[in-house]
Order: sequence, then structure tokens, then C-alpha cells
Amino acid sequence: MPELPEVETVMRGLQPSMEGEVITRADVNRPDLRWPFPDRMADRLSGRRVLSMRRRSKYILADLDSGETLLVHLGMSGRMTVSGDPLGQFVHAHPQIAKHDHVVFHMENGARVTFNDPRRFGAMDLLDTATADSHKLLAVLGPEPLGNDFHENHLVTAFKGRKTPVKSALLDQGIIAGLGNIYVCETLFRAGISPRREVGKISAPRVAALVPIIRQVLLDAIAAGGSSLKDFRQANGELGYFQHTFDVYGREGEPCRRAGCGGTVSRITQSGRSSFYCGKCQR
DNA sequence: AGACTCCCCTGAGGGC
DNA sequence: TGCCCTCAGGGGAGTC
Repeated sequence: MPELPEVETVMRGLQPSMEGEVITRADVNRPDLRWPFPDRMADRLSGRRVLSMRRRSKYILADLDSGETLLVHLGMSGRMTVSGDPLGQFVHAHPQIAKHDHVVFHMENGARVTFNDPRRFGAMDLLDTATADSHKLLAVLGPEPLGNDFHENHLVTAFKGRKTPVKSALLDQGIIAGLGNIYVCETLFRAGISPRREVGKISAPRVAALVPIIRQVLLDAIAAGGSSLKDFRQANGELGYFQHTFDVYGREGEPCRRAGCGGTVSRITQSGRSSFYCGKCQR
């Protein structure tokens, strides 16, 4: 499910209920998600104040007053939703434990934050805040596409001489962090580049042009509250709606949206995942 | 090093 | 209605 825009949307939605607030109690309803939870996770969360929340790639990070940072990954089907807000800000109330509600945070302010993940590809961990960036899941990440470290030279260097298809390269979290299948497809459509194109054979100007396109695709998606296919929900339970503006993703057999193109959207499989593109205007 | 494949897991949707 | 098959937004591990 969640790529950078969805994780950013969830994190922003959680902030009003969690940032600066105390976790009175955490209910941990199973021993693991993708990996075992850290030792005594419920105890280490209970009574802690959340000092700040941020996003790195597809991870949500919450710095606690204990000197530890809670790391959350939503995997493919994970949701974090807020209910029980005493201000009535969140009308999506589900007071009972539903199927796949694996972790529930009870906030001192009355909010209840529920982590629900049917497929359990998600993850949670606790790390030392001071050395969080060197955590093995974070240390391997490339620059944030919306940050200053992501620029034309970075991509030109990363692509130089490599035979990887551009689809695979943009999915590589070590080259650029946070893109997933949907936004890579949409990016390549806007750039007019075929997903099969070897990165080493894309001219430097076309590589450079990817930078603002990637940023704009992500900003557009964040502004739309992310994309909801099957699973994604914002923290208040609402759908995102960027999926209504997909140019190629999920549009196999439908007409290309580029003005005057007249092509048809194709689907191919690359490294086990579907790529959608117009073979006529993406070269 | 780089490029594959497989796998973790549940649920939805299509064909019959 | 039900069964079986395929597929899904991520990403780590293992292999060549």
C-alpha cells in the first residue's frame, strides 16, 4: 500500500493526537509483525511522551522522552487510525478491537491510535534516538526526494553506466527513498521515459528532468491525501483520492492521456511487479 | 556488484 | 454459493 505520500498523510494525521502527548498505555496483541516486536515494547511505550514525529522514506518515526524512537512501517496493508478523540475531531469511531488490530496506543488526551495490518508485512521497532539514522533499515536509504540532498547530480551519478531498467532504479530505496510502484509508473509517464529504458542510456538532461517531476508527483499525491486502492486510509479513516488522477497505473488497455498521443496503456512485468506505460509516448 | 527469484501474509476479485 | 487461481501499494534474504 503505502508509498511516501501515503505515509506522509498518515503521519500528519497522527500528529494532532500524538505529538507532544503521552501514551498512557500500549496494547500489543501479538508477538510480531514481519519481525518480532522489540523486547518489552508495551512497557517501553507506556507512560512515554511523544516529543516529535517525522517521516523517513516509508517509515514513521516518533521520538519519545525516554530517548528511544518508535519506528513504524505500514508494509502493504497497514493502517494507523485515530478514534475516540475527545474533541470530536475524528468521527470514525471503532471502539472495539477489530480483526488485525495488532497494536493500540491509548493516549492521555483520550485519543486511541490503532495499528491494523491484515497482511502483517508491517513492522515496529524501538531504537536509540541518538543513533536512529544508523539503524539497519534507515542506514541503507538514499536521499528524501522532497529534501535538499536529492538533486540532478545525485541521479545522474547514480544512473551513470548502469544497465538497470529505470523502473527498477527508481524503486531502489538506496538511490531514492520512498517511491513505490504507483509513483514510479506515474513519474515515468510524465517524463515520457519507458520503464524498460536502461538508466545508463538516458541522456543527462532527461535524467535531470526527472527530479522536478518526481517531486511534483509526490506533492500532488500528498495534496490529494494519498492514493486509496484497497487498503489505504488516512489517519481519520478517510480515503485518499489521488488514484482518480492516475495517468497510467491500473489503466491497462485504456487510452493514453497525453494530448494527441492516441496510444494505449500497456502492462508489463518487471522484477515481479507490474509496470504500466504508454509504449507510444514513453521511449 | 548487480540482477533475479522467492517469500512473508491475508483478502479481493474473476472465472467456472 | 463456493472453489480455485491470480494478484496486490514493500522489501529482506538468498542465489547466480
